[in-house]
Amino acid sequence: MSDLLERLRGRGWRMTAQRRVVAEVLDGEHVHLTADEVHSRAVDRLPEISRATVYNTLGELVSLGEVLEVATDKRAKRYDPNAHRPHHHLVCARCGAIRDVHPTGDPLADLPDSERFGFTVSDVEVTYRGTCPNCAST
Amino acid sequence: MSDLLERLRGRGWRMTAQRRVVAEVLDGEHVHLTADEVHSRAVDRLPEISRATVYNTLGELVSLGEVLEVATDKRAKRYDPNAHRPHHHLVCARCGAIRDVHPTGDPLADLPDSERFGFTVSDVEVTYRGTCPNCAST
DNA sequence: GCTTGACTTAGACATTGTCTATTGTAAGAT
DNA sequence: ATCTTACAATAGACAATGTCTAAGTCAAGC
Ligand SMILES: [Mn+2]
Ligand SMILES: [Mn+2]
Ligand SMILES: [Zn+2]
Ligand SMILES: [Zn+2]
Repeated sequence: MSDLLERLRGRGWRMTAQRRVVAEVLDGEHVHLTADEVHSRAVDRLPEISRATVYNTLGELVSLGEVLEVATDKRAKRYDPNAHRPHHHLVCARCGAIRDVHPTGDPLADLPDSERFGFTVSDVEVTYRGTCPNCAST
Repeated sequence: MSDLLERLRGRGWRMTAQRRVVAEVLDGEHVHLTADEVHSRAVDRLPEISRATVYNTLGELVSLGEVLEVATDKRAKRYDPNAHRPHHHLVCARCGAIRDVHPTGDPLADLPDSERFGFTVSDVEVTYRGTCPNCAST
C-alpha cells in the first residue's frame, strides 16, 4: 500500500497536497473509515481541505479499484484500502467494530445456477454480525 | 404473512389505520422497499399518513423480528418482509433489481474459530452482485 | 361513553452525499 | 524560470435519508 501514490502517479493522476493527504489517511492504521472520518483526519494534516474534495478523491480511488466501498454500516459508506487481498467482514452489532476475515470456501460456488435467475454474478460480499469480546464482557 | 396483523395484535400491538396500511404495503408483491417507497405506497391508501409514522412502524417491525433491514443498497436501508425463511440477496449492479436467493451450504460454518477473534457470531448476510438478464441484453 | 397512555403528526433538525460556479495550481511546453 | 492550460479544489447550495420533539388524536379497556 505504501506504493499507492506511485501507482496513482503512473496512472496519470495529478498529484496534489489534498490527494496525498487522503491517500495517507487511508494508508494509516484505521481501515473502514467513513467519508467524514477520512475528512476529519485529513483536516488534521491539511486544515483547508474541503469535504467535496474528500468525497471526490474517495470516489476516484474506488473507480480506480484502489479502495473498496463496503456496506457493513447501514448508515454511511465505509472505505476499505485493503482492495488487493479479497476478504470479508465481521462486525460487532453493539459497538460497530469491524475486522477483516477470510472464510474458507468460495461463496460464489454455493450459488447454484438455478438460483442465479439469468444474472451474471461477479462479486460476493459477506458480512458476519455478532458481538465483540469487548462488548460481551460488559 | 397474511396473519402478520394477528401476530402483532397478539403481541399487544395497538392496531391503528396507519400500522395496518404499512403492514399491508409490506405484504404486497413488492419486497425490499426503501422507507420512502413504503411511505409513498402507504399514502396511496391513507393520504394523511406521515413520514415519521412510517419510519417508526418500520423500526418497530424490525425490533419485533417481523421485518428485516437489508443493506444491499448503499444509499437507503431496505425492508424485507420475508423474515421467516432465511435467505440472501442477488443484486443487479446496473438497475438495482433484487432477488431472494438460497445458497447451498452454511456461510457460518465457513468462518473458522481462528477467524472469529473472540466474537460471538450470530448472523451472516450475503450479497451477490452482478448483472441481471434485462440489463445484460441492452 | 369516559379516560388514559400509547400513537400520530408537522416540521425542525441532523447526517450523508451531490453538484456548480469560481478560483487555484501541477506539470508540460517554451 | 516562466507561461499556459487543463485539471483539481473550494464554498456553499441543494438533495436524500433519517431522527427527534411538542402538541394533538384515538384505540381499547373500564
Ligand atoms: Mn476490509
Ligand atoms: Mn429478501
Ligand atoms: Zn463491540
Ligand atoms: Zn439490471
